[in-house]
Formats: sequence, structure tokens, C-alpha cells
Amino acid sequence: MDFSKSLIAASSKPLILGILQQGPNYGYDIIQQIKTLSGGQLEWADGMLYPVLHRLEKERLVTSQWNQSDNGRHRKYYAITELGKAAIHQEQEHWLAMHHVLEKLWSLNSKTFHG
Amino acid sequence: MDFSKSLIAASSKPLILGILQQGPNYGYDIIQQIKTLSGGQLEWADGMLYPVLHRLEKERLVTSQWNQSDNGRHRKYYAITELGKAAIHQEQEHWLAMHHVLEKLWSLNSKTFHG
DNA sequence: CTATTATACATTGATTATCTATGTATAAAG
DNA sequence: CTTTATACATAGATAATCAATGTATAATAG
Repeated sequence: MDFSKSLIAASSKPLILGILQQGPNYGYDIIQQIKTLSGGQLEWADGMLYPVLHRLEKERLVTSQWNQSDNGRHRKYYAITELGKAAIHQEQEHWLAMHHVLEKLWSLNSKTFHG
Repeated sequence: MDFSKSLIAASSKPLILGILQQGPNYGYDIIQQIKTLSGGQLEWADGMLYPVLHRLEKERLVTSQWNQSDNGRHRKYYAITELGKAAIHQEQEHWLAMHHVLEKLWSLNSKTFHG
């Protein structure tokens, strides 16, 4: 699947916030989770993720903190804020509203063909 | 509802192509249909629509034709092409795939809260 | 006859976003 | 010691929205 830029853009915020809602996480692992979650359909490059994370931090939807991990590597852990949790809710509402509009349209069109 | 630019962007193509699948139509009426279809939630400005229509035409997903209407006004009617119909199918697949990823994520998170 | 509103299409420019390419750095594996 | 995986970051090309603005006609109201 070759998703359009605009669809990637529209999904990036709810996707990343949703993953962070499960607990604080760092960039590299977020990319892996996106891949796993989508059954390999979505493969984010690191150059795509970090600007989004920085943007979310600027919007105060996430906070970041440097941490040493077990293997000595330093990782920047991102955690969702209360504001971020509220944003998830709103993102979900918007997505579902748009989804229902499209579903309605698609059902109208399938009726045109089959009825 | 104040939809994000990215969500508007991601939906514009399937939305417009979907409306044109019901039959040829012109810009002003497409805007009205979007408003009706969304129950007043989506209100497209004309400055938003026409560049999208021109882009779709450039991509050969729609064709355009000037026509005189009953009341004497000249309108540019857009019609979906065979390529456009194929594009609808692909847009729909992509949207649904992304929708399922988000649904999966949301169900995981609701389990975290309630289970 | 004149003003206003609705209809109808179009473009410009500011802003914003993706995303490829590139850079730095460390740990592990071979 | 070379390669691969891990880990974060930015620059710059490209592309998109969308508000503002412009043109033009038909209908309505006064």
C-alpha cells in the first residue's frame, strides 16, 4: 500500500498520541509499533516521525525526557500530557465524523450500482 | 466542528470523486452537496474547491465541460473518468485500512482503561 | 432604475506540512 | 574493522490548504 501524503498527515497525530496513551515511549520504538499495528502496511521513516514529535511537544500535547536505557543507549522518551489526552478525544471525534460522511457517500453510490 | 487542514486534505479527493460518481456536477453545487452530506459540518469555500477540481482534472480523474443551464447561467460540469473510478476504489481501500489501524489502537487503549 | 444578494468560476500568496536526503553518534555482530 | 541496527536531528525541495480578492451574471427588493 502506498498511502497518500495527505492521509499520512491526517493520521499522524491520532496515531502517535494513541501510541503514547499506552505509556511513554521513544522515537525508534514508536516507528516499530506503527509498523506492527498496521500489519506492515505503514513504515514510517525516522525523518518523518521526529518533526511530528517536535510539533506535538511545541503544542504541549506531549513532553520529552532523556533517559538512559538498560543497554546504555540514551533515548528521548515522550509522554502524553493531559492536554494531549483531550486532543486524542477530539481527533477521534473528527476522524469518525469524516468517516461517517464518507461511509454515507459510499453507501449512496453502491445503491446506485446495485439497486 | 473545526476539522484540521490535514483531515480536510485527506478527505477532499474521495469526497469529490464520490460526489461525481453520482453524476456530472458543477462546483457550486458540489459545495452544497458536501454541506448537506455532512449535516452542515463541512462548509467548503469556493477558493478551496476549484484548485482541487483543477488538480483532479490534471490527474485525468475528471473531465470538465462548459454548459448552459436552464436559467442561462454558464456552468462548468465535471464528470468522473474511468481512471477516476479506479482512483475512488483505491482511495476507499486506503482510507479503510487507516481507519482499521486507528480503530485497533483505540480499542487497545479503551481496554487499558476498562480492563 | 438601482442596490443587494445569490450564483458561478478563478487566481494569488501566506502559511504550513510532508518527507527525502543527509548528518551525528553508539552498540553489537561478524 | 566493517557492517548493521539503534537512536535522534535538521535542511530543503515539494506540495497543499485556504483566506483574500477579482470577475461576471441573474434574481430580488426597494
